[in-house]
Amino acid sequence: MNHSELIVQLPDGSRRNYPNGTTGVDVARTISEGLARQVLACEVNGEVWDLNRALPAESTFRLLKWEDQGGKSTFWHSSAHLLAEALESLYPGIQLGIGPAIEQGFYYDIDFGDYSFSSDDFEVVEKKMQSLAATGASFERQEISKAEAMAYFTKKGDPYKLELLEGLADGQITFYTQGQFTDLCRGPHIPDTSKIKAIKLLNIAGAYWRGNEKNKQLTRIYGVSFPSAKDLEQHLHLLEEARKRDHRKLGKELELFTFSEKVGMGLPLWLPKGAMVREVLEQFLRRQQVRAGYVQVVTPHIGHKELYQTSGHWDKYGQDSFRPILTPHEGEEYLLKPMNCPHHCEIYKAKPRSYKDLPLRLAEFGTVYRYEQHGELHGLTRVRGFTQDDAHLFCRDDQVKDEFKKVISLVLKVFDVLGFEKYTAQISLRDPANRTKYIGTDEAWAKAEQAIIEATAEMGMQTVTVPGEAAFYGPKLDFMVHDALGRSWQLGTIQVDYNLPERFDLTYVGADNSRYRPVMIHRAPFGSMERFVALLIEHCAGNFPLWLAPEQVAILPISEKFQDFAQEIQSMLTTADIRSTIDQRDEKIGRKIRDAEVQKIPFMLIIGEKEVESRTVAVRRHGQGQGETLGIEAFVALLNTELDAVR
RNA sequence: GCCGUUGUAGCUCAGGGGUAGAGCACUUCCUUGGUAAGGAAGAGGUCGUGAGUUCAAUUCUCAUCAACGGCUCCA
Repeated sequence: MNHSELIVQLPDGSRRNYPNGTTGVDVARTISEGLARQVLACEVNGEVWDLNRALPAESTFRLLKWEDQGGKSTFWHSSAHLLAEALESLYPGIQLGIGPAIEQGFYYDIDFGDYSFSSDDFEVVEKKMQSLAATGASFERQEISKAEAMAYFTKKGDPYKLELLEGLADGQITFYTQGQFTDLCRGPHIPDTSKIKAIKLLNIAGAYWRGNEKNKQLTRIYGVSFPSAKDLEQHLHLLEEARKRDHRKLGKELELFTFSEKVGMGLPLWLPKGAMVREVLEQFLRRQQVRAGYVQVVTPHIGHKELYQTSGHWDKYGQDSFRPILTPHEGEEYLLKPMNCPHHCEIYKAKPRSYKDLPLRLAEFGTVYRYEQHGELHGLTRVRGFTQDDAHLFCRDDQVKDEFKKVISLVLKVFDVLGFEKYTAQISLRDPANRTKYIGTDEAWAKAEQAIIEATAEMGMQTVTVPGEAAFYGPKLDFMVHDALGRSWQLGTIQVDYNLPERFDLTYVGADNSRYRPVMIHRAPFGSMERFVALLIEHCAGNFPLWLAPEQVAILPISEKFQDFAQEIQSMLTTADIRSTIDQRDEKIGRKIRDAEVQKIPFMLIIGEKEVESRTVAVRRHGQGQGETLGIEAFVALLNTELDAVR
């Protein structure tokens, strides 16, 4: 190889030689001018680079456009710098925190000092950003020594940047400058600001500096930007569509659940239709669990404080729980149960257990109450009273992995039937830097973590591992799902626990007649009925599949003359375990159909003179317009075919 | 808990220092209508709650409660 040349390998495998000093955009230009105009960044040996940075001697190379995740995030990161530049020119003296790209846009954390920045200020900032973008200032990368960097921000008076600098090693510090604005930044950035054509600031929030609530709270400004106004329009349209799926909105419209200030915040009231959905889900899971060898138990809503002292929950969460309930005369302390497991441990202890009894799988739809900070409450996804589809599997050491795998299968089955195709399986481990947060021995933790890692590997699952997310008594496998607005929630969870059996002194008698300690697996495929229903509503946009729909069939007589036949049909449907309502209102058929459509009822049966005469029903499926006319038996058979799939 | 926004009829929302309005829903009447909103009349609110300023507060101030967007937390 000539010393004045460098080699890049393109994604198609071809290798090209270029003169030294060639940049990413130069490479793009040799492919096509149009491409060079579109491209936002490049990937060099797996790292995202600036387009105007000289390439290394040898690299695998890929151009990143808007369609590439790396391109988008570079674009948004640069937009964050543009936001900072605009803010600095409009509000001199502000101090800057950090400003990264996020999944759907970017933000910048700002210390505005005494000024209270509000969304009223968005317009002027957006305008400023647009005019700055139009200047087409290029993003200039500059490697700088730590001392120089410190001097710069000391002079500028930005304590946050100085704090960030302290954590960085000399020799790895870079500045980026566009126009009048210079920021400490690792990069990369798009070539220049002119590519940012459409900008929208979305909302504003408080955010603790470095995510620590002991630190000062900065003002976080969220925004999105796009290479064209059309893209922005489309994005805003999608956001609008997502808001229509919001379970809080649909819950109200479809009369599924409500809240009452008088009952208390975070305490959902299930209306008849919502309760029906929940009920059907419970029946479904119960059936699955019976097949999988679970037995059902029932435990009370309160338990003696000592129970939770034994389990460790009182020490860990006692201060952040509802206060104990006192008996009137004796002053004994009872807690609203925040967990079912201690109760289930006592059921285990109700009699001596043999190794032949294990695994023992105790299941309960157990309602628990937890004090959640009021700023945390959120529709049905974060509440203070909720029902877990809980079960605790007590098993021998040698059964743990197998049981764990069976639970995974159950969870996957549930997700499959309910259509949750997109989920993340997250292995939540102990935070090695903060062991005081947890109870139990290192050996127990190691065994538990090992069991989860092996079980998921043997199932061939794609997982992500997140240290620090474990429960205080054990590691977990969590199934995370996104809501309509892109927020991630935990649904199913499976946890291996060597600690509670120890604390409750659970034992079983082995084949050798000596005593052994069982292992517990906590698991909840739905997680909580509340959260699961919430995500389910958003997932299907309120269009429940037939088996879950609270009202499966709307019987719509064309006039009151056909009431009798309507009732006859309804009683036949009821006999066949199909849920139906008759719209008896003094309204025209068009109106009845519209209302049934809006209520997202899967089937409508229109009955008039023709149907009465031939003893048939005119079937109309939700969202599909006029359908065929069937005999009643044929209609019931049609429904049953569909319902059998989940029976 | 923290930062910001919001709070008017069952729902969605308009209004604004002189004690309130629309559409939908609801009730009654007319209409008996064939595949996404038939017509008319009526009823419904101490403008989240408490205090302050004012001759006068739903409107302005403060506090408080709740909801919303985030942050922190999440057994």
